[in-house]
Amino acid sequence: MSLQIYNTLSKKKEVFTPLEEGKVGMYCCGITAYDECHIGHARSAIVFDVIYRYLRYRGFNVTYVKNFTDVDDKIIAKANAEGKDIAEIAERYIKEHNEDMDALGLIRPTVTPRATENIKGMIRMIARLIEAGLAYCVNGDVFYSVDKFNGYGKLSGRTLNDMMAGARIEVDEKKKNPFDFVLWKASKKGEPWWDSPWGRGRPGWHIECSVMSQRYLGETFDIHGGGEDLIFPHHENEIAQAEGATDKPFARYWIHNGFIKISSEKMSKSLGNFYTVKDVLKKYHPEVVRLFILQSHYRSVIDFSDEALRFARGGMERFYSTLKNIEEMKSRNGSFDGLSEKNLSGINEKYLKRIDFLPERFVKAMDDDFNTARAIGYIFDTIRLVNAYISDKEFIPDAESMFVLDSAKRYIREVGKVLGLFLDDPVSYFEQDRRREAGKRDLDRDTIEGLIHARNVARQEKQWEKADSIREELRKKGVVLRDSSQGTIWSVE
RNA sequence: GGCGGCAUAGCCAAGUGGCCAAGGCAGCGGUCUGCAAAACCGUUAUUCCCCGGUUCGAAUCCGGGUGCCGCCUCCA
Repeated sequence: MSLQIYNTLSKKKEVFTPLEEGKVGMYCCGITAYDECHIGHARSAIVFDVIYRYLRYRGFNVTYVKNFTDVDDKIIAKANAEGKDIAEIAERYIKEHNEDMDALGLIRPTVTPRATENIKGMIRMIARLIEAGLAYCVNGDVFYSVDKFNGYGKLSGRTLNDMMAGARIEVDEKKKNPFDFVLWKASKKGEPWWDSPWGRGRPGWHIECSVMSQRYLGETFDIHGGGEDLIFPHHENEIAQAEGATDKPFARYWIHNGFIKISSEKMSKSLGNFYTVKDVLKKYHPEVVRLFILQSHYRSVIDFSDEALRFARGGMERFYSTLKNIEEMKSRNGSFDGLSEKNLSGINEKYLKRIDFLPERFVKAMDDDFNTARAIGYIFDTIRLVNAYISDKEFIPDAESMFVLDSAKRYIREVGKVLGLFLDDPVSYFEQDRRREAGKRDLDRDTIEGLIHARNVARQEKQWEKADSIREELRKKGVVLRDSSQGTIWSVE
């Protein structure tokens, strides 16, 4: 079995072979720190977090680099508007970003370099590009000469001629070709600047990623990723810069995640239809967001809505209630020390044999271009199997069956960890869920629990009508009850 | 105008040449339950946007059409 990755560069799935055995270098374009993270950033971050986790699960030693763009037009604009320094603005949004990503349960990348810490490296690369005849300086601005680099367009699958045909880019008199892009910008009044051989200025956007990725991962490295919108021009330009400067291949596998749409429309600031990570996390558990995202393939476009998240929440409930059930049965039914798969009998053996397939099937799905949707389908299969086992007439809660349930739990947790799912304690999961949902509907916990108590008193006295009317009253508020031998549990629909 | 993607049940969504087209949600019938809920069992696409073609065989490959979307400007 081998991992296959869809490579944007070849437009095909390819067997993944790292440059150096057992090691992977991966770079992802991070954020420009000028505003809060939205759900689109979350998708990209979660997708690459899962890729990172999976590569590690498969035994690779991964160096994961994700940058912060901390000098840019939008940051400057915001800094000027607020009368603050760009560093202060960048710092604020980097902090916000880290809070959001931590809340979403992302593993921090190995290195998170910032553009302003790498100005020297950028100047060196630009100088090399000028030497190589691939860039030119006009009045303090330096441009990359796209028609001097003959692989230009190879990532996005277009040629300069194609692009000329419908070009609707503004013509800059200083550029030799309208697609030439800026490597170094002469700074205007009120803008931050650094000294360079071409005068005071600041870097263009694309150069930082070529420089920082190579700094930490080498001139040629394994994986480069980002949102699909970055394919052109950003990643195309990164290739032109890096390969132009070193004459060596740049990233070997290019991975791009699909976009999030809102009601079938592109999510964008200008349409005003975006959701911030913070807003979404107020309403849903972070793993619900993850499940929603990972239930579709990472390259497909997904439609974000409250309804979609509610469906994901329903799925999450199924996972956690089975996990909770397992924990409860185990705590009531003692230990299973000394047991192994070999000394099981009857249905215990039969079910465990089928539950055993999970890790293997999981790897098979994930090896196929990180097919998290299929992998999650397999976890659902396992959940159903566990529930069927517990409901089986022959099921006896003894040491053998506890061993089976514990194995099931371990498998689910093992593969869940790779997806960043099921990491919470089930009791805590439901507690948080109740709190969030009750908050949304403005329900008071004490009132609910008081009514549940009154109903249980009525039930003990077999006053079924009274008990049912209380339940109906709660139901109207969206509260659903579940009676069991352990007591009554409530949740919000 | 150029380049690219997608179209699978009521909804979401896997599947890229061959067992009954995964899985989730919703629905229906049943088991369980005082009644429910949850869970379990059964059931829900003779068919994968349309029309041709290749093949013993296609949702899957090829050609044409229709519809939706993205990129070509900052964008995850």
